[in-house]
Amino acid sequence: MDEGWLDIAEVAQRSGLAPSALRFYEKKGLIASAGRNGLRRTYHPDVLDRLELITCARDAGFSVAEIGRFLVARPGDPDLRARMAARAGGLDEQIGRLTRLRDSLRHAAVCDHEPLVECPDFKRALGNGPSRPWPRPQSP
Amino acid sequence: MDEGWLDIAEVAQRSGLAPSALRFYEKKGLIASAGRNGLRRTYHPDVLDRLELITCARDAGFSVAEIGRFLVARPGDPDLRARMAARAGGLDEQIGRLTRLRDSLRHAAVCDHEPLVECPDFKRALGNGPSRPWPRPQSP
DNA sequence: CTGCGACTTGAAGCGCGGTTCAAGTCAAGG
DNA sequence: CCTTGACTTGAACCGCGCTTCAAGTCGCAG
Repeated sequence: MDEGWLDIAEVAQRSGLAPSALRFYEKKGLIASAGRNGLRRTYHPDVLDRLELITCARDAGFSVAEIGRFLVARPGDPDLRARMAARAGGLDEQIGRLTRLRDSLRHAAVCDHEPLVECPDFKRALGNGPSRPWPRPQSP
Repeated sequence: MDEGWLDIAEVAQRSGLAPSALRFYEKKGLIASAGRNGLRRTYHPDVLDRLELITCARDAGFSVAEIGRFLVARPGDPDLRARMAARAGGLDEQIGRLTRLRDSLRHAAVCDHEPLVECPDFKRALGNGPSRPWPRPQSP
């Protein structure tokens, strides 16, 4: 009847994730299958958006467990909100560092300094961030 | 005589890394101790800069092995240069995604939508990037 | 000389994020 | 009905990035 459902192979292909990863995320509560056709998982197309979000967050360094917590977030959870805000701040710093690293790397790719890592331009680009030696996030 | 050398504990403290991590990096060729005082490693202060670079690259998602390759880079290695340039491009995309994620997260921290992840503002912020569904880097 | 304690080593262990495997189940096609 | 083959499961396994451990070695204070 309804042709709107996706099976796991299709979700895998469209999301770029392995089927095993999808089952893994399901077990961890990050996604849910809409139902079953026999034994087979059946997905609502919206799961693709969710997977995109998940992948994005993973790339940003969030753990699967933490993403799980965010995904069930409801407005009345001040703790979670605080953590989100903190994370946003952390992302800000990370973006800054990545930007500097990118610039250094771009330079390195065309620089002729002997050991590349000793190039002053390269080092300067890395060093010009927050003057403190970084508040390392460590384990959340 | 020379007071310029640091011992492992001092490097650990100043860099924010565990001594075990420093030995690990040394084993992997990312850093070198300047010499020994008896059995004990003795570090040149420059190692701190290098560690900062290493930490930065790690945060950016580079593997220890890859950082090792970059650290011994010499100008006459076109393959490596190409990889560096490619990585710089990858970082660019990552920076974009992180920026969007940060904005979404900031919004989420003050948004009143019922399941927070369903907030249209939140989703819009995430979705407005490159229209393609992302070229996933996979394993380098 | 005798602790003491901070270092040394290699090997083993751990948590994370999946992947792979063996064995089983189901739906559809012939 | 019987095969095929894509799915299902739980459990085992993997690579990475360290950390921890056991056992040993050194420098220095007393």
